[in-house]
Amino acid sequence: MSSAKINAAIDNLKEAGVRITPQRHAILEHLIESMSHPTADEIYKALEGKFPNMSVATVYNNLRVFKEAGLVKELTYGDSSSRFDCVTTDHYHIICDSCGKIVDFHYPGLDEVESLAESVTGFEVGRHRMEIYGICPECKRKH
Amino acid sequence: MSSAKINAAIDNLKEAGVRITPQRHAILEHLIESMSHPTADEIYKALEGKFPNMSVATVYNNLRVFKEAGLVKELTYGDSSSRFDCVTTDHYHIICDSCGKIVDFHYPGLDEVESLAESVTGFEVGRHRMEIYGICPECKRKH
DNA sequence: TAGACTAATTATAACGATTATAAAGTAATA
DNA sequence: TATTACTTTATAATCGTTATAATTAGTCTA
Repeated sequence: MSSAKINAAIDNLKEAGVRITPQRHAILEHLIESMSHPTADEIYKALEGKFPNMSVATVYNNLRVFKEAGLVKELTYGDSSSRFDCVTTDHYHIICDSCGKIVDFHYPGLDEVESLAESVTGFEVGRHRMEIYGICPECKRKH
Repeated sequence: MSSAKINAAIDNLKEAGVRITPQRHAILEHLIESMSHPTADEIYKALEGKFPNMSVATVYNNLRVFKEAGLVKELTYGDSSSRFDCVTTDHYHIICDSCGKIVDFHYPGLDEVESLAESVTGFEVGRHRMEIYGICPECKRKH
């Protein structure tokens, strides 16, 4: 049930002292239930039925709020706009070069790479990012 | 000697049927010799002494030409502008969260991750990207 | 509950990176 | 030399995102 996730996220925000406005609730709900990795504009469009007067700025503002609360991650790829991903469990993304679809997959982590980089460069390592690019099954079939 | 690298790159372009204009030569030279990962605008500014009339569009156009020839890679991070990296040997980047510095480091490759992702998702995997983020030694000292 | 304070939303303008366009210049080829 | 294709330039347009100011809504305290 995704409503449990939503409630957990909301509790999380409340504890951080963030007010739960109708807009925030809707954005969060959309992020959790859509199971996709929408752009700010996609969220804006998806909610304009419910909130005809909502401003794009509200979407961006609140995505930032969620990011700061650690609930949402911003995915930045080359072109065009950022996509936003609900942080649930650790996972990586594989992205279709042809249609842009993003699919989650799990992998034990790359601690080894991090520690090698740390010793070679002298950096204090905080995190890493990794994505894989390829062609998804649907696009392969269409080819 | 970096002039050897430049010549190799130029031969590469010529074979691909790309004309070597003074601007292209200068952009390529700057990319190879600067040893950094400049933005389009940094390249533009670095060359405005030599080419007072060069247009930003020229920089962007030629970076695209170099990319298509496989000589240059575009690095896209979250905010602000893309950075451009001469493709020499395979390497990854570690990026300082505090000052933005980018340092190269080598790692044997992540074939294992690619093949796991392939089998789990059904994608035909083409490539991956990975970066590590942390604090560089200089910024640690300043702290 | 009224009044005061704070935070959130809206509407709009501004910004910055990148791309498109059209005109002018340059090189290559016949 | 004439023709053609390619490059560069200058400029305007586009698009995602952020800043601003005004309005609205929530929260708190007396």
